[in-house]
Amino acid sequence: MGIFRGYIIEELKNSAKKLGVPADTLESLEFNVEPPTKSDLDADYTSNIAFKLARHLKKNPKLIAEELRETLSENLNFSQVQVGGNGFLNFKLSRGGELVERVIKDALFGKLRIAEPNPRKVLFEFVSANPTGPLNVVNGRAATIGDILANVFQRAGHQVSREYYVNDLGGQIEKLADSVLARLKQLLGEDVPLPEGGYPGEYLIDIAKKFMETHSGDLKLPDEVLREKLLKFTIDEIVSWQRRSLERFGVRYDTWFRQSQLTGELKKVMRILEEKGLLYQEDGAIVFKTTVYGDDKDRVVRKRDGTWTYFAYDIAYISNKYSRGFQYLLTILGPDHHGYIKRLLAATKALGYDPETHEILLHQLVTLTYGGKEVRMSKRQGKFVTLDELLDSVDRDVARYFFITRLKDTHLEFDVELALRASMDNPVYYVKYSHARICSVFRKGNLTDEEVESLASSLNLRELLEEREFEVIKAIDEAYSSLRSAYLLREPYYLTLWAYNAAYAFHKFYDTCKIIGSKRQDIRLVISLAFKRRLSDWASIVGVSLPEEM
RNA sequence: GCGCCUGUAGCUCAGCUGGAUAGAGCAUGGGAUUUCUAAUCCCAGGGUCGCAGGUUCGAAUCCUGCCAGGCGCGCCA
Repeated sequence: MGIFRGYIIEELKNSAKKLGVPADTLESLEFNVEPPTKSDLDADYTSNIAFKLARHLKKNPKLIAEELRETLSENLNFSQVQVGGNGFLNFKLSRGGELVERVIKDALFGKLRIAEPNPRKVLFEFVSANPTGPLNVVNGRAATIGDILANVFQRAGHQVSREYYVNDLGGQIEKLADSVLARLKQLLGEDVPLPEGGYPGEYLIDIAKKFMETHSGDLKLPDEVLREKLLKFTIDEIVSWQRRSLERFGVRYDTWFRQSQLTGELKKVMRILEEKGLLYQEDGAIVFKTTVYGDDKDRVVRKRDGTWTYFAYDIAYISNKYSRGFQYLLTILGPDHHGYIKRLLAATKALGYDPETHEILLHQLVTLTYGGKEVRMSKRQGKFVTLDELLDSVDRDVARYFFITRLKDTHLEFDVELALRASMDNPVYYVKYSHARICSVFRKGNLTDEEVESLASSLNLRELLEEREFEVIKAIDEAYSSLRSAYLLREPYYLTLWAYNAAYAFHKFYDTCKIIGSKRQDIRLVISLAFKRRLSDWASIVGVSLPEEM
């Protein structure tokens, strides 16, 4: 929540109590305390509490605001409390005092976190691309969102696990097997065409080559056996590519879970559904009555040919996740899966789990552009931009940052040209530069972080600050609100928004407030260190590095 | 046809649990540098919030209908 905002909220509640508002209505009031949107307003925070109270008290909001203001005017932590507009309460904070000291100390010694009364064991599943080829740019977006949200959840005290689901069974995998076998035969000099609808990508040739080198003894085996061995080799190979790409991108998984591990669980869940009378036969297939739980139509779980559908395995997978002790499941899917949500939740319900503990998030696509011109991606044509190709040209931090500069629900336009420009119009560098500047100041002053830290203990941190110094303090404290928004709305975007605004406050401070050699040197060093530590803490959530110099 | 997402400044987007004169970055024009790194800071111009109704003290925000774009509607995964 942040020290400043939290304090104002408490004070407003106390004031409202004095006006005779019952405690329980106050708890359910849901009023805001936020920075004003009007920039010409002389206030740090503004609250709509009077509007919300107006409904309960049946009184003019402006009158209520006036009454609240009366009770707050003596408070030394506010230099000004005003009623504006039709009833907004506008707060200007004192530029020094106990609250400021608390913010500085919190940034110096504390860690960003969220008060979550109900911490749980949470499983994050994200990316989970088929092991049929390299990861692409959209997978990169999913990876970033999932990884950062997992970090955010950790800050709320949840015990988080990251999992990648490997779909190593099914029709696509059979096609993969046929494709790579054809490539191998071609390499062995046979005139074999690629199968219809197979995977034409050149990367399968590389895999076939590697197989030839490492498994030369197996090449004479009968086709069936050879195909089996080659397929296993291929999947392992592609999964390790994917893992390497993700690690290069700064994303590490706790578990790589294979669909083929679910065969036992599958029988178990089907028995459960059977016992509940949720399965029926149709044209030789087995169908699950998902409509009972709100799906648009019933879904086939076993095909007429006797094989299980992908969905059937997913039911088993859900059961498996819960049975491993996870209390909350978070699954991040691409936009092409939105029709899938209802049936996944139907499965959750049918298995007897609370659908409230299974959250499915969607993110939208990524359009890659180069100087405004769209770069087309098509997996079918074997022509698409891989995550590795992107990382070959674009800095990892820039890529991560770009992926969350938009809400996940909107299409993201990733301009490679802009990302490549290491200049002022690239927001990542703007943020990094603020860190580099602080390091530079400390170097100039021949000071380590620890030395600056010890200055803090001998300094009066309640003294009145100059306006731009105080703006940095306020920005430091606002990190809590951004983390909270990111958590509650499941939107990493708010984290980048904070970083930009905070860096702006710092650059502005730096611009006019000389540090080394100034009369205010010590307090400014401490403010800089507080900012630096808060920014580093932020960077560990977002997963970007901060340079000592640029 | 049905479902999900989107439509706000020239461009990319915030704001959407209803509240003040609708914001930011980029781009454009102007200004600041014997600098703790100017990868910075300051100023300016720029808007029928897709369209039309409705709800109310008040709508970019909620409801309905329409228009436009993206994606999805398999016994594929």
